[in-house]
Amino acid sequence: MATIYEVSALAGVSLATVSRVMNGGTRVSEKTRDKVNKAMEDLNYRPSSIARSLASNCSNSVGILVSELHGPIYGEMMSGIEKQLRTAGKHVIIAAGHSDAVSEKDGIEFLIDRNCDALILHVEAISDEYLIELAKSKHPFILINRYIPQISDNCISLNNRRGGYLATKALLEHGHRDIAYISGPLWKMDASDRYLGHQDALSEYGITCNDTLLFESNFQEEGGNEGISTLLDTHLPFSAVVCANDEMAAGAMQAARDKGLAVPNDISVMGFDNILLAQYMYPKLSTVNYPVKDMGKMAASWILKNIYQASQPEITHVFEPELVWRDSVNSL
Amino acid sequence: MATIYEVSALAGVSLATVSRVMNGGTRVSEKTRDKVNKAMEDLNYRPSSIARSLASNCSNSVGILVSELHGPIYGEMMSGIEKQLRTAGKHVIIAAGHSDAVSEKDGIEFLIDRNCDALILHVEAISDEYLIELAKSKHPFILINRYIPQISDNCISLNNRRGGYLATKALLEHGHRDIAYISGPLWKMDASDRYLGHQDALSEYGITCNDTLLFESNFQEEGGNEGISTLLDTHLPFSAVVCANDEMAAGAMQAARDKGLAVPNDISVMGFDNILLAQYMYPKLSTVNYPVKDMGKMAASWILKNIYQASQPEITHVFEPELVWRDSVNSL
DNA sequence: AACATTAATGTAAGCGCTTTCATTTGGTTT
DNA sequence: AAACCAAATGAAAGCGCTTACATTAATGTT
Repeated sequence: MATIYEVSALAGVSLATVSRVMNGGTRVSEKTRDKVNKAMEDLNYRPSSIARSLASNCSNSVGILVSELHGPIYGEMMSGIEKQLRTAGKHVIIAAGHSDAVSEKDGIEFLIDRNCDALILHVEAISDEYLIELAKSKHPFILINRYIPQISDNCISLNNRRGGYLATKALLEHGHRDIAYISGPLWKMDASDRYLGHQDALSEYGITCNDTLLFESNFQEEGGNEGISTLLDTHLPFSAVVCANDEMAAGAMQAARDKGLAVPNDISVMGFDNILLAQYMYPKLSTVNYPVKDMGKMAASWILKNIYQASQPEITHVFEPELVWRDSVNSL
Repeated sequence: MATIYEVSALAGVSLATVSRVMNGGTRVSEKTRDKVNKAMEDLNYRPSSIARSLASNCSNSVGILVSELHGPIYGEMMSGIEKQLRTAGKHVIIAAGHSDAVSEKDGIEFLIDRNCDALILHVEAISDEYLIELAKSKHPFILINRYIPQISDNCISLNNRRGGYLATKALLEHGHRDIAYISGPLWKMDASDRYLGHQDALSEYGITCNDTLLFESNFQEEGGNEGISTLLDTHLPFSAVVCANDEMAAGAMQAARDKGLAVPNDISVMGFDNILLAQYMYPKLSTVNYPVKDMGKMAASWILKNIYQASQPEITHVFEPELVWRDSVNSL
């Protein structure tokens, strides 16, 4: 592998000059620039990103921490981020936090130790305090899908509460009054916010929210499955169930059918997230759109703008959800 | 950020000694080791991975190139890889190749330039020749979901042909004789292998494979959707359709229903991959299991073993698919 | 034509580690 | 106690770049 020395020798110029033409090439005459470029090509020279990072104290890499590497949401998120960053010549280092505080801290340290210039964090278990503290350090980061008032500039989030509201409101508008709710783990902000929105809608219709119709679950298919079974076993009446994400909705639908209930005739199901498969479920799932890919892109833009001084369009910090009406809900 | 100098000063030893205790600590007396460790803690010292890489010519990072960062298959794959590698203290740099030759080459160069110690490649568009050539260079890599005889040691693949065989055979065993096939892009190895397997099964039953019942599509829901519509429009009779992956199967089911056909009564559907959602579709999808997460782990093991000299269990190069029987196929 | 400016290029000192080789230390052997 | 040897430690030269500063060349001013 050729080094900058060989290039400088072949081109008959100094190291500094070679370095200059590599980086934007200000203050270099046309003639020398050409000589150097020629030498680079002849030697098939590739600068060492490592040496570069060491000397410049900038690694051109951004660390991403997501809860999991699989799953429809994180996939879209990473996809959006990578696309944006790669175009700008930055690269991503990815780690998983597994929704566990220790593991998330590990992940953050891991990424910091890797000299990432900035971090994009999707963390759920780590405390606000820790993050507020981290914001004071010299390691820039942006939080995705989380809102902490004290560091709101570092947050890109979905208005989950409004999303929850929209979901339940749609049900109410279609005549449903007894509405069960299958939630994600309520210690997770997004889960609890969505549930708050649900309550907002109910109270708007003068319905006192009944916690007996709440099932707290795990955001996975299996959880939705369990949720329906448990709720049905209570023998409390309900004509619809809103699930805090589409995967649980899939599980719920299945469980309902296994119990001999038709969706949406016997029971309506509302999801949340609008993952790709929502439109391929049967019946097609009514849900709330979570523009996660766009949010990923936005996080990347924030980094590009604030860390790498690239010019970027206006940063949106709070995204608004939208109702997506399909076939899994009927009118009473 | 404290450097190794400060540690060495505080501990009253030389740089070399500090370096030694950092790396395994051979040839260091108990006493000095303790002194050094103490100094490190006091200073909250974190070695610079960049400087380390530059000096040692080893970055402790492995590059991963997948076609997309989203989607059920790649997610599981990355998940398996990351888990294994992270445990070993290595980190992953991820890029997307988008099933496009240029983009894939870009990605590979990108990762190489980033000084990855090794690469895990899921590439579809790049030619065998390029990869065979690459294998001669000093950049080690492992290919996942691809088999090239000349460099079989660098390959971890699924026996796709056998998978295709199993899928169609199951249909045949249940009395189906007119079987349509919705394929992925046939220029992709896995797609064509699966189709070959399909033909194997048919000929085993003395059926001449009818290309009129083949629809070549894109491995996505929408493609399955289109596939069924087109196939139905031919008015050729068929009682079952095998889809080259589960996502197309989801699309196919939907399209069939939209056309007023019941699954599996009017038409049986067989998938491939066994993604998580297959069991939550309605009806639950019969499919062929593709142990992609295990394969990801295996790829990581290969790297750990061959590049980092870690001891690892035996490497499996070819994985065998298995039929998963569920509700989307009926017996004739 | 002498001097002041500005642009182009070069010099050399790091960046924070690893690693070879030389030196010192302490323990054994005779 | 002299001689020897292995183990522990240190000195110093890189790794391949960037960058502040110094130097030289080119251009403009009066």
